[in-house]
Amino acid sequence: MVVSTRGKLRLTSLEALTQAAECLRTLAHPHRLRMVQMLLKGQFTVGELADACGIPSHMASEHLRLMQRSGFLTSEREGRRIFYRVAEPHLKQIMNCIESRFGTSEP
Amino acid sequence: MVVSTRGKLRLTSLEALTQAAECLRTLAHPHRLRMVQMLLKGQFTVGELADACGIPSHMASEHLRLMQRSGFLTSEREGRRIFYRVAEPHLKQIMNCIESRFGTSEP
DNA sequence: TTGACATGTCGATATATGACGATATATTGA
DNA sequence: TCAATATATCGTCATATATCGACATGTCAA
Repeated sequence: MVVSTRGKLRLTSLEALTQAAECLRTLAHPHRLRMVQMLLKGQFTVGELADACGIPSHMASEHLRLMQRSGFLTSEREGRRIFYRVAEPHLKQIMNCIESRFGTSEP
Repeated sequence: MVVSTRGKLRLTSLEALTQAAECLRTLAHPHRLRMVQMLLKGQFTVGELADACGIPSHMASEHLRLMQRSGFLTSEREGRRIFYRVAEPHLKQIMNCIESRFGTSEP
């Protein structure tokens, strides 16, 4: 038995971890990750995000709605287009971690 | 149009983001998050992790197998018990982010 | 070797999620 | 007002995932 691992542990409550798990599931999709990665650099429209993912815009819209409901994003209409932006600052840290693990393209 | 957001973007490939999404899905479960949180402080047995989550140990075993297949954990038998440990160093960063967003208990 | 304990695996079932076509809403300009 | 554009929503289907009971495997100690 390893004594050093048997001390009091500072844990997160299971309720909070349930919320955290929901947030991670919301993020856990390649197209949503790409959208977040782009939105961390500025604001984009549904159509631009859809093109970047290679999906029809109505599907991008569903992904964006999901992330907006989780509080990750906000949107603002400008004419007939809608711009999305990041609303949750912690997304930057998570994306940094993903990029350090999986890399980014040459600029 | 916001010019500052229209430059070249340093993105992660969709293939890499697909892998990243799989990793996030693997993590996206309250019991698995608790196990990872505990294992980041030391090694524990299946039974200890199961008790901490309030689940039968055969279910803890399934969660642990899932995380081991993703390369997050390794295991080592010691007598009739099996100790699990963290194998993927990036988990520390992700858990730091979750803890800073969702908090931890008083020690 | 036998029984108890710790862990792992299997098959069934319920639920969640993703993709898609069809359709709806909102905005602009002709 | 009408048509075109941009975005959002709905219903359906296929697939993925979580949970569970039952059972299997491996280890130790008597």
